[in-house]
Parts: sequence; C-alpha cells; structure tokens
Amino acid sequence: MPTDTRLSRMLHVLIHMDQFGAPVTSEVISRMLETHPVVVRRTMAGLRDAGYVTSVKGHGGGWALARSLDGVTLRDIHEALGSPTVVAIGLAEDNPLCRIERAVHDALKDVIADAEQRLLARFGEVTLGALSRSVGAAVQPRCDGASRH
Amino acid sequence: MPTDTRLSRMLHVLIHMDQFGAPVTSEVISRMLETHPVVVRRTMAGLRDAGYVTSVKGHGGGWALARSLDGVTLRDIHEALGSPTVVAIGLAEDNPLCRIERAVHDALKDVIADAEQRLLARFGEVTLGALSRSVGAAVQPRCDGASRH
DNA sequence: ACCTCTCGTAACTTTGTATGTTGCGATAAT
DNA sequence: ATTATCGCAACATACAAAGTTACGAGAGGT
Repeated sequence: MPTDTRLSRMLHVLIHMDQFGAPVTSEVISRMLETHPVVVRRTMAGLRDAGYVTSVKGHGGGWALARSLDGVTLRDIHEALGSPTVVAIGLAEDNPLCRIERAVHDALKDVIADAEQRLLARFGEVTLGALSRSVGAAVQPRCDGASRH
Repeated sequence: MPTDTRLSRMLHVLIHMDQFGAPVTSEVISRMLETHPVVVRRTMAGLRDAGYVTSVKGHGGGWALARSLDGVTLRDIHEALGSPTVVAIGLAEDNPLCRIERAVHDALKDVIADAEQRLLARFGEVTLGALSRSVGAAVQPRCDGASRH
C-alpha cells in the first residue's frame, strides 16, 4: 500500500493559509505540495464539506479558512478526509469459523485497535492553531520548496 | 492499500501446525487459509528463512515447525515477514525544505512512531505458545471452515 | 457580450502493494 | 517411471492513493 499522505498535506496547506491570510488558488497550493491542482481540489473537498475551508469559484476565487484553526485538531482533519485506515495490518476474515483463527483475531484486534485509538487520541490533542504558532510567522504564501518549479 | 493480512494468516497456520504436530502441505494450508498454495509458499518463505519452520520437498514433504512456539512472539513473526508498514498514514516528503512542512512532519512523526512502537511492543509480549494453549486442543489439521471447499 | 480565471467533477491513467494464478524445474518417496 | 511436493519466475488481479485530461459552471474584468 502506498502510504496515505493526505493528512500531512492538508495540515501543511492549512497552516500556510492561516499564516498567509488571503485566499489561495488550487494552482498555488499544488505548487506548495508538489502535486496537481485537481488533487488539491479533490482532497480539500472533504475539508470544505466539514466546514474548515471555503472555496470560491471564478476570477479572484480560491481557498480560504472558514474558521480559526484554534479549535481544530489533527483528528478533525483526519475525519474530514473520511477517516482513512490508520493501521495497515489487518485480519484475514471478519467472522472466522475456525477456533484458532478466532483466537488469533481476538489477539490482533485488541492490539490494532489500541494502537489506532492511541494515535487518534493524540491527534485529538494537537490543534492546528498551536501547530501554526509553533512555526513562527512565515510571510510567504508558498513554501521555500515551491521555487524548485 | 488493501490491508496486509499476512501476519494474521501466519499466526493462524502456525498454531494449527503446533496443535497438529505432523508436517502439512502448502495445499492443505491453502485450504485452511482459503488461498492459493503458491501464496502459502511465498509467505512462509520468510518464516523458513527466519528459522521458525522447515520445508521439505518431494513426496511426503511439507511444512513443519522448526522449534517450539513458546519463545516466539507475534513481533518475531511480523519481522520474519519483512517488518511491513504498520501505520498507513505517512509523510508527504522525507526532508521538507519548508519550515511549516517540517513542523507538521515533526508533529505527525512522533505520534505515528509512538503508535507503531506501542503496537510492536505489545506484539512482543504475546508468544504463539501462549496463544496456542489459549485455544484448547484442536485435533484437526484443518479449520472448521476448510470443509467449505 | 466576451474573455479569462477559477472551482467541480467525471473519467481515465499511473503507481505501489498484497494477492491470486500458471508454468516449469528440482527433489524425493513409491 | 510416476507421483507428490516445494521453489520460483512471470504474469494477472484487486484496490487505494495519486496524477492527468477534459469539460462544465460560476464570477470578475474588459
């Protein structure tokens, strides 16, 4: 499985938007993330539906924060992305008939669920506002890396 | 990514082998796991290389445990499978130039590493021997579910 | 009105990994 | 010799993330 980088990317762009203040186009964002504008729209759609950002069509349009990042946690963004799978290790069957397989599943399920819960709990403790302030003010709307293009 | 079911499958078959005692062919194992004999050989190859099982070619051959399951943990088997990715959430770049992206990565990396470490630590506490004994003796070499074929 | 910028979305392609399948060679018991 | 078995390469399938193309729909500038 290629690992899912959407959360990382969305956090990245949200903090840029927070620090920049003005609306940003998918085009500009795609350069920040080194990807394609359509990928940006597709991924940000979840954040828009969840009310974290707004999108405006047409000339002068683009993306903007819909609310302060202070109350928004990493977990909120993860959920806005559709709560994708956290742990890559899975069980062979949902409802095994075999006693041995059931025992194996019980043992694994516990540990996997625990790791997932712990990760999500910690995601729930970190706000994007705090993360943004921890970086220090950045004046640019774009990454340092954006100039590579 | 389809979630990785190899660990679950290998635990399942190892405990069957433990309780059955005699060598088992890939063909029989594949029916237990509802998969293909070649998949069994491919996956078990890692366990053989790590010394947990032996394989014997030719008529009357098959797979057998190379040692007691008492000292073998779930983590050992995970490592014998090549230590596949545990957490499906990943970082966008390895070495970001952007300060914001670096901050995001630092925040995520920590939590992801913690979840992974915790999961592996708990895998390291469970031995296959204990798991096998927790099931109670099963006389059959095959799953209850194997008769479905 | 027309043009251009922008998002929305469907459809398709690409990539990476686990999984499934086929074929053939090697080995060993009968 | 025949049969049962593993080893392995090669190819096919499934699935999700990511990348790309194409076109339609708004909205501002001229």
